[in-house]
Amino acid sequence: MANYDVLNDMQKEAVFQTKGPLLILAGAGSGKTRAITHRIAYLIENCGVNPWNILAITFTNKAAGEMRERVDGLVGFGSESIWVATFHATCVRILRRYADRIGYDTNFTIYDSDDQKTVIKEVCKKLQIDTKMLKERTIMGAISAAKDALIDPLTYQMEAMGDFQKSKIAMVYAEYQRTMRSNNAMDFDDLICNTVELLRTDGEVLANYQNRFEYIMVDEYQDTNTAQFELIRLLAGGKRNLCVVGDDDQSIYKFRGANIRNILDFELHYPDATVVKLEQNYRSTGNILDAANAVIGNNTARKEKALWTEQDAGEKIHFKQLDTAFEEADFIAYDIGRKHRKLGMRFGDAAVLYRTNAQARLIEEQFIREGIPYNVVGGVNFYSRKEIKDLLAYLKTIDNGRDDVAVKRIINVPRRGIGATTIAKIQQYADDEGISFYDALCECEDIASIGKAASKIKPFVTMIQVFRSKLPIYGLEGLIKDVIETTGYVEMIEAEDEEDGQMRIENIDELISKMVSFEQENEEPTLSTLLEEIALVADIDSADENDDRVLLMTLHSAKGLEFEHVYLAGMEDGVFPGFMTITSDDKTELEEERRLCYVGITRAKQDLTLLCAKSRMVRGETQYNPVSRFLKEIPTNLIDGVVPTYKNPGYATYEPDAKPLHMFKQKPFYQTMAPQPQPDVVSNSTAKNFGLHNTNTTAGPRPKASVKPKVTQPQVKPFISKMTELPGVSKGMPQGGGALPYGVGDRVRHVKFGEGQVLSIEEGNRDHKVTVLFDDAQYGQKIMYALFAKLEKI
DNA sequence: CGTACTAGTCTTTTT
DNA sequence: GACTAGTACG
Repeated sequence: MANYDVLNDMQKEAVFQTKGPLLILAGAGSGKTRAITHRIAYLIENCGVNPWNILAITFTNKAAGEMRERVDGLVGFGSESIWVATFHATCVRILRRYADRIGYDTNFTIYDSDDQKTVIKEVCKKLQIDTKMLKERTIMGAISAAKDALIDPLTYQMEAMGDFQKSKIAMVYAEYQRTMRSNNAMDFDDLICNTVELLRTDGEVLANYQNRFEYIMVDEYQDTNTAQFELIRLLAGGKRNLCVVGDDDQSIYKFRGANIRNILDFELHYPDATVVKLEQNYRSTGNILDAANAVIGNNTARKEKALWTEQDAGEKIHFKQLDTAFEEADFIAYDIGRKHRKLGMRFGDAAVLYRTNAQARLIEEQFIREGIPYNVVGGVNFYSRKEIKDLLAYLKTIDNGRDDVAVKRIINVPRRGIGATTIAKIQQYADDEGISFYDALCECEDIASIGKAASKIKPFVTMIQVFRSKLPIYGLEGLIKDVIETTGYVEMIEAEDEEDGQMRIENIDELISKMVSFEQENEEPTLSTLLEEIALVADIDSADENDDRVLLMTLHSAKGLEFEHVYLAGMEDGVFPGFMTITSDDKTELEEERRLCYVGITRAKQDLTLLCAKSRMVRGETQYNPVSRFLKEIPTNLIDGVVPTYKNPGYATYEPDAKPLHMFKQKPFYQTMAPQPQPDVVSNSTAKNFGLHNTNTTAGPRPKASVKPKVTQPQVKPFISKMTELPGVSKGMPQGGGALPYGVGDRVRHVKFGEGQVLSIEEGNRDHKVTVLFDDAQYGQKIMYALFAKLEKI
């Protein structure tokens, strides 16, 4: 039984208002997840609603998982039949069942932006559009924006009349959609708008879902775009028991189509809506909250509300300005180390937030030097790494032969001697016959122009067919291992002998683990569902909270999270708010950036440190940026250190502590470096209302080389560390045989590298790392995985 | 057909 | 400064 006494009055109002449209305006840290989960419990326990009739939609998998967990805790029985999923997962689920009604196969594949770009490129080639004049990026953005707004290719073309560039894009858009259809593939945006199309055109399907979803709840409603709005409108059209939760002040995804009007105009769309505001904050201290309120108060397009707290004012907000971005990073590392040693702070209670992913690198390097354990969230997605994408392309080809992008990706990886000309000829044949690229491969012997190359293609086709026929027998684990072995993928990496080869092999190992655990955790683990799950995961979802590590992430990634100690780095005009925002004529962009700042500040529970640097390197250029205008919007009495004021919007200089900063002691170049020209930013920014100083400097050697850590593999990927801890993984994996047929000192033979001597064997999670010194000096010493290396004892 | 080098490109966030 | 895509050459 859920206990509703833990709720405050406003939360209770939100929970007990079950009928009709309801808008919950929930400020940061106001317990909105608590309100939603209790509302679900209340529906089931007190209103006799069948869990099966409840739909809860979120944006991220993480949010969905969290909600599921908390609902499970509240609702004992039947909670598993509540439909809790992200927008995209919800649509996939619907489409897997009914996609055939809008001309797709139900086993369609999902394209990420990488695959998307490949298709766009091909389409441009076909339509003879010069991608130097009109960049793929621009086209992709335009198509995505069109889909977000539910504009189909035909309508787009009509609207583009008279506009040369837009007409070109319209042509690409139309051809792109045709290609996607014939590839039986959908991109992320398609998932949403194809579902909308399905619900709009098929009354039976619509009625089916409208009847099922008696109660619908949408989280982070301020981030919905037009297509998502329409989806919700359709689904909720029957019973109209729609509850949306959001905070217009935390709308930070305009760039991907989010329409803030959806939440601001909710009462216009649903005139009978009840509105409940949650304004009591349970997260942050008074000072932090005051700062957040002061900043966001400068926005005009917002619903009036003010967060308040019963907590004390707490510590003041710390502000520190340093000379360079390097010192900024160093200070953070030093300060976190200090708090850990002196105040017993857990590393896991601290987070460093920044505007752009590129800022992470410098901070990482300093953390390594100071020995601060950390995790970087985001950056390059695990599944978008080359080696992983290659192997996934094999799996996609096996799963859906119509996926041309996947087939073309791997047809010559590893090398099979099938080059560009052959591929072009096959494509030509496929186009002429109106069949897929893969089907054309199957008929390669009939293609006159191909000639001898057919002898190279045939084994490839046979191989794929063998994989397909063996799949039901050996399952996913067997399949991936067979693919790796048969194609010789790992040997290819070893032969390339790149510096990151080891890491790439480890990544492949992780993919295997992922597939093994997927097979164990799912009742019916099919290849399609595996690929689908992979397509819909972002890296943030795998951040592990139990790890005692400082988290490094972008402000966007931080939404929905909270930390005792928060460092906001790069508080400079030009970085945050970004250069583009400052120079843009569109004022709403600055407001969006300010909301991002509001999100950042409100992540902190008790300790917030704001940092900036007088100069930093951005894309090989040294920039001199003034203090962020957002920082100046915080009342000075809330900040310690030297503070910029409204009256004197000049440059706040901060005199570092008198003591010799310990953190510089190992960096001799600081003393020896040629003094850089330091422009007088105070006068500059006063004179030119904070204009951005983007000074090109060629002066002085760059600190970079001496900073770069020698450690080859400094990045701790949260993803991987989590994977290895997944229950059941070790069970399912071979233990490297337990006892290898060889030991340290033995002579062994490798297929490619010849004979050598085993220098050491290191026991890994699932496999042994074997170091071998090969006789052939060309190969020398190599570290390899026993599972793949297939070493023979001599 | 494959490799090695060069030139152009960077927003900014995510499913 | 770093990465990627495209091109020229072997």
